[in-house]
Amino acid sequence: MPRTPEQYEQIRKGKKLHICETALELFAQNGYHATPISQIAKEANISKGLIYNYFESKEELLTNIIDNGFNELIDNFDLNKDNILTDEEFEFFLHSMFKILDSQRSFWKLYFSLMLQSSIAQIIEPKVKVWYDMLTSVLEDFFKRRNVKNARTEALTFGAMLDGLSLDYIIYPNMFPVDDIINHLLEKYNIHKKS
Amino acid sequence: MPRTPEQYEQIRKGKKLHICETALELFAQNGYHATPISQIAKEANISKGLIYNYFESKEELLTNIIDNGFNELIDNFDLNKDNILTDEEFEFFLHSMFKILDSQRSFWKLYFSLMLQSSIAQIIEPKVKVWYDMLTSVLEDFFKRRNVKNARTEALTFGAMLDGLSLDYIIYPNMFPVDDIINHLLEKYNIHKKS
Amino acid sequence: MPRTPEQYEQIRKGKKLHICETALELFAQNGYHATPISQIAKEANISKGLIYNYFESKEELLTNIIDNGFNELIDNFDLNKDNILTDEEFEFFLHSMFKILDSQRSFWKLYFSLMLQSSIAQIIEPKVKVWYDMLTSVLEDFFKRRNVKNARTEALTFGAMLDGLSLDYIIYPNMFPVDDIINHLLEKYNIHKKS
Amino acid sequence: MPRTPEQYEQIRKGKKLHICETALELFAQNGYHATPISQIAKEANISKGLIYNYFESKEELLTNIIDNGFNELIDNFDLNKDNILTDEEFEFFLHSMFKILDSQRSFWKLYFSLMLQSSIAQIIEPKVKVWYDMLTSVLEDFFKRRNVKNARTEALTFGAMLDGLSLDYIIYPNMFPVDDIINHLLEKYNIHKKS
DNA sequence: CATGAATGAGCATTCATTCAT
DNA sequence: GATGAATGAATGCTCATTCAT
Repeated sequence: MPRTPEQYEQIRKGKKLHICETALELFAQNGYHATPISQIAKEANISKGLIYNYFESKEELLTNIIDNGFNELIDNFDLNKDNILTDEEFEFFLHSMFKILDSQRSFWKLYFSLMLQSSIAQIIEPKVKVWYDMLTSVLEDFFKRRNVKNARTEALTFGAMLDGLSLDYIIYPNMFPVDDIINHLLEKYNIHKKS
Repeated sequence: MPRTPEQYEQIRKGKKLHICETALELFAQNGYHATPISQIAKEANISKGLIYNYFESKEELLTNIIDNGFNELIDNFDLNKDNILTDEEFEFFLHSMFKILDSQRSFWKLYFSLMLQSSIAQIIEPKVKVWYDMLTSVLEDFFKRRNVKNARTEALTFGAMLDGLSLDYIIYPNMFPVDDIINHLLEKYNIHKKS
Repeated sequence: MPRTPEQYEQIRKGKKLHICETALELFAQNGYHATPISQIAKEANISKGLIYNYFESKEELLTNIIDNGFNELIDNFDLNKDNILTDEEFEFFLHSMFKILDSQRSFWKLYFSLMLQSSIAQIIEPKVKVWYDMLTSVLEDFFKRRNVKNARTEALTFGAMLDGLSLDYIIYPNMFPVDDIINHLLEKYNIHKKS
Repeated sequence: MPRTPEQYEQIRKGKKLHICETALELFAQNGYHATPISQIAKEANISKGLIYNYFESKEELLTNIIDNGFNELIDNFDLNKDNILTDEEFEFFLHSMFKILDSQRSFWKLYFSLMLQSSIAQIIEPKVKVWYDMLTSVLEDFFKRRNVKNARTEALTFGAMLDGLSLDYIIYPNMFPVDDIINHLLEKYNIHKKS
């Protein structure tokens, strides 16, 4: 009994995802250039050739991974859609961030390492811009509403700090007291804990 | 008659530096793994073979570059030797940091990208540790003297922010209002400008 | 639909053998170090890269060849399994030896040349030892049974002579009257011809 | 006070010999192709360039070494010039052979390994031929005078045995009871010991 | 005579990609 | 869809040789 076209589609999707996940882990661990297709195939328990059945090239595989990562980010990073950050949401926002870093640690490791290579950075540039602009505007707006003077500079500084926290948390996850730091930030910015 | 040993030493030193500088630019721009030795040679206007007259391997070239970078950092990042940060020095410290990022932009780009690849991170680990420990202890001490509670957490947060600022400044140097940010930080931490 | 594993296995076996045979000829003719992989590939009408699909390295290719050679030797050099040499078998033994030298000329040329390079000799040492010990013990036993005094020394001398004959026969096959020499040896050692 | 032309010549000769000796050791140990000029220079405590002051190429260095070796051989292997081997001289001949193998071990190791590479064998062919012809004719003559029938075959066999003994002695000098073997040969060929 | 910096062809090896099955 | 044999361009590295000093 042959499968229906839908079933085939399902299988394709599942397999494609599996390849992406495997590749992401390896790219994140060893770097994009240092990871051969053959290793991805071996780790994913499929043949080298099959990867080219799903992706045109190694680079297309990479962009697919990046796309997936950003999509997942957008899905999970729900700012209430109106993109306005209330005080309660600010706390949630911070927790969210570290939770996403946890669940997407490999993605973010890869993301940072790609951003540092001009030759590749352009590949992911568009996706990054969307995210970056949204984040800074949300933060700037947040600080404005709190009457912080130089809200723009504060937003930039705060954004940079988030970058730094992310980076440190990704590289040294175990040396990083996440909860202490979140509380510290809430206090620093005079935000009263919800819970 | 052959050149004197001193002359040879001079030639070697100059050429070695030239190779390091060229390689650093390329490693920073495209990444260590994505930069072939042949490209370094071409850019430096020398033959491939000559590089191996100065370095045992591509990896040794890399570690040499890292060593140079950290040595230059230590030389320029003078904290008054006592490693105690006064208020005046704090301002100087921030300016120092951005000045060094400016003069060593490629080095820091390379540094961050290496830190993100487990397979390479260990190569530079020892050098990094020395620097990292010094920095956090100086900062922790600074905050303690200012009676900040949770000086340790504050130091971690502040350190992360410096990381983030550095990263953003390295990736998007032109979108980054350095002076505004420095002033913002000085105000934020209640430090009165010297000048 | 892909080939069955058996078909792949068949292809691999055949190709692997073909590479070994080609490489053996070239190694024997020009020496291991003087034979580039590229030449082997060209001679075997395959690409350089393919060789590395079958062998991890040039050295592994060499050891494979050596293993094959010794296995073939053991297979063909049947001493009646009891390892006792009767007079009839002695004659057969000599004929055997030259026949094997004929069919494995390249192998033995390679064997001798490897034995003369300390840096490589160790690679083949284990295989050699097995063969060498078997040969000397069989010969010593043979001479003992014939009441030759100093059977050990006689075995050593005789073994050396076989080495010398082999070497000369390999280097100058056409200048070497094999049958005359065999007869001469049989007479010398008082062995009555079977036929 | 400048040196006289003769003194310069003397220095040149000495240095040339020193290079040859160093190269011979290395060629013998690791093989001609596996020994880089740079290693010879380092071992001889001179610069790479200097070697090309004395020899046109690596190959010319090799032929020089071979020539030296054969010349030394001819010098030391005194057969009383008439090239006739008496019984007394036969014993001396055997001792001589092993003594020369001892003093020229590296040379003979190199010699055998070169003989096994067609591409190089031709370089040394002429020298070898002279020696080989002399040896076989002396031996054939010796056996003829002793009324050995098939003196030619006996000479070939004996020559092969000498080759084999030499080879074994060179490769495994310590496992080889030279004196026992010489005595054994003398007895075997019915030659009464002088001493 | 002597040095060692410099070259460039060549080597072993890797790897993205193709393709017959 | 799935396999892995096969390719060939590219990579890191070596080494005989040249040459300015």
